[in-house]
Amino acid sequence: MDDDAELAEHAAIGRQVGRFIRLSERLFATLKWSDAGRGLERPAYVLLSRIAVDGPFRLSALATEVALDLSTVSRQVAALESAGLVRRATDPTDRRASLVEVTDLGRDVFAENKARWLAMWQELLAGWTPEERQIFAALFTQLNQTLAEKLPGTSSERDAR
Amino acid sequence: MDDDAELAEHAAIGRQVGRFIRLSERLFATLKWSDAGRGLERPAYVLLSRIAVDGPFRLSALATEVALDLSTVSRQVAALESAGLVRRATDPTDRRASLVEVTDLGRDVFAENKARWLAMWQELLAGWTPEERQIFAALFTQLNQTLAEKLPGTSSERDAR
DNA sequence: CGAACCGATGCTTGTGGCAAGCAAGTATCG
DNA sequence: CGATACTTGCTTGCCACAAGCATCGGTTCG
Repeated sequence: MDDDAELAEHAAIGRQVGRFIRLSERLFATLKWSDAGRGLERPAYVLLSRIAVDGPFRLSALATEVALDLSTVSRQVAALESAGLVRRATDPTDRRASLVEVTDLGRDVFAENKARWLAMWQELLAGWTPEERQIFAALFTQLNQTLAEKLPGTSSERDAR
Repeated sequence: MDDDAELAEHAAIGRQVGRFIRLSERLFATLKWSDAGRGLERPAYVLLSRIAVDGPFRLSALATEVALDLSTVSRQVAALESAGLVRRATDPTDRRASLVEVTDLGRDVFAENKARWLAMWQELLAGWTPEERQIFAALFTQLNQTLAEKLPGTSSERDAR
């Protein structure tokens, strides 16, 4: 009896999620990223954010963080580096490792992208009440949390900040 | 003053959305799709659902529906067809066009996938209250609606069912 | 004690595969 | 003949896997 209602809710959420994923792909395709260092691919900017926000990273740490293969990260970081958005320093404690950190230019680009991203959400959520925004953020956070736990090998707890 | 709170909320939502997109990619990668006609890729199943649910389609209609290039749809449908999940009939009213419809096998596979998908959500939302589920579904729907309106060329209103 | 060795670790590079779009072709319609 | 419905060839973006190189840390031997 209540199972039916519950099922319908799950179905509804599942449907919206599916829809959202399709939409968001197109959203990203549409979004113009600040392309100060031209020729960068989209995932590079994801890495840039991580680096800009959470300080210097080892490549391996970065890979775990975003759940991508190390090889992919390696290439993207190389691209970021040659675009001048990021800089490598050999880890003093282990010369096999490099620490990747943002450059000033990288910080600027990141800031610009962040501003764009925020502006977009501002536009999308224009009609929402504060309560709606809060609840949605909270529930979404909860969902992500569960998702991260279910998925194997997701370490990223630190989404604060 | 309230602007600050609002900004923080937008930022929070934006962050969760970003996180969710990354997570969901891995989620899909993890999900085992029913592989009755094996060798099928994920996007093919997206099309299969559409076809199974909303009856026969022309390729062009399908392409508009899911906002993909006709060429992509053409290939995916070909894959579905050779897996026996889908069948083509030349449109009697226009012999350039084909009407794509599910086969019995396709219907089975679709049902199985749908069940899996539902089960997954059941698991993910296990701890949620009915209110939370309802609100989340409603807000998510609203977001998608806005998103669809902002994105150019999104016709798909009919996400009901 | 120091040099030589060895497995583990951090990263890079080569290769390959899928999915998507664009553009050019073919068949049919009107 | 021009427009439409699709197909097909090619390119690009993004990813993983696997092999390889350099370095590290610990052990063993002289």
